[in-house]
Amino acid sequence: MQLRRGDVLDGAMAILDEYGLGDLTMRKLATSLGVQPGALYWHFPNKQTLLGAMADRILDGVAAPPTAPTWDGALSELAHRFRAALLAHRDGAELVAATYASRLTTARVREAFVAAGLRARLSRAHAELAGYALLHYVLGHTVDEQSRLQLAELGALTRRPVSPDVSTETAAGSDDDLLDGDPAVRFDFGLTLFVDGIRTRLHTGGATSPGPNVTPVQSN
Amino acid sequence: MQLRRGDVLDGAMAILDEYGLGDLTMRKLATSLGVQPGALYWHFPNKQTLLGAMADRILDGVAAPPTAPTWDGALSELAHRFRAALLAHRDGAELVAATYASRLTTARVREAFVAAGLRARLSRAHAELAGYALLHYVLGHTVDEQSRLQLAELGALTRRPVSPDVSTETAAGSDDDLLDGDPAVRFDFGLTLFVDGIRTRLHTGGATSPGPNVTPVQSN
DNA sequence: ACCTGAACACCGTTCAAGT
DNA sequence: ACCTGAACACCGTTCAAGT
Repeated sequence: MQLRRGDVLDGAMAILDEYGLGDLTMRKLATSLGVQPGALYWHFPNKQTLLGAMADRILDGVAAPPTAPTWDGALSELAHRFRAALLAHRDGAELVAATYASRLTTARVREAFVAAGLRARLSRAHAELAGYALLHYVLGHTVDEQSRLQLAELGALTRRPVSPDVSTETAAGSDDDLLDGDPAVRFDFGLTLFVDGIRTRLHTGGATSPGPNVTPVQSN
Repeated sequence: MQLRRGDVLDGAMAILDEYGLGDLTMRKLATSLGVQPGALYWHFPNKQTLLGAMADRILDGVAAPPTAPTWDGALSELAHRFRAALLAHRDGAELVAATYASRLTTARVREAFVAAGLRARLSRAHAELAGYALLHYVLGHTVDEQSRLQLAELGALTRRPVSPDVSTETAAGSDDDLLDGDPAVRFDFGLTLFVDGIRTRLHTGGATSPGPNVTPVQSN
């Protein structure tokens, strides 16, 4: 039974889900597949490429056409789908963020955002920029959400070993409870700011910096 | 002449600026300081802590009170200061993002955002969430901006070895020119979406989530 | 075509022992 | 108090040679 490229990918995803990105090494992956480390390099030229393929798999389907009838609904649907895909695998957000520079992966997701922006009758240029901004927001939020989640799980097991590498505690302490609140609420709030910002852009006709392409239209 | 904690930090920043985060190893740092690798562990318990200290240094001063007279001016000033600080060092954004989970670093910056939100007369809860969202946006944007910049520099030297780890080219290709446009413009656009979103929030009085909060209002 | 064996050139971290 | 010497337990990647 020969090793196929897909088997390597499956094995890598399994290690990711069970042990996390930090424990995903080529050597451990090889061992789990019952093969020598060098064998992997016949299927993938290097680790970075393998990680890219994993990111692609994680984001598979995220960019499918949204079903929501309104542009803002579509935008929200895509953003939620994106976040859910990242959260569906251990360190999923971190992996996608790390592999993001060599995208192709995220390009399709951004294009889906752009399409929704065009539906709102944003100019192509503005839709591009909005998609870009939205992508960054969702990714940034979710990386943070997931890392807090995993810190919390770790803390729940070992009783307050929080921030083991920091001597002085965060000076804040007062309002942390809010950040410990439902991450979905935090996510939605930021999303709403974006959507409302886009709506404003439509009504004012783009009064601000990025050029004078106007055409005001209501949001339908 | 004994090694001080500050000397280690200085040496680390020097390596970062000259060779990048990937080449910043404890062993190289030790060599550059004329010392054995083990010596570093008297000053810093581990590499992660050292990276955290570097992030703190990079962000030093970013959270200082903004001088702008209006809340939106203050928000914009802080965001620009944040971005500038990240761009001031090679891989600065990546470092801060990587070290972000064990923050304290970014906590102060977020608090500055929150203060500006309060000046806008957002509720404390909303100001917190807005600060949080803004932080993620700026960080996400700047990590991307900086990584593209460095890819471009690399490409300029070696004639089109772009995306060396990817076989099929990105399907897009059509509108890439926009993303190659002035990053400052892209940054400002996303920022404007946020600020306009906050303004909307003020005028509607906080009817949350993507509900039916329409009330078209012109922007100040 | 696909994999093994074995090496190369590294890592971060620890810790007895020195001064 | 601060550092050396030397090791431990790893990495990703390469490549002749096997089948």
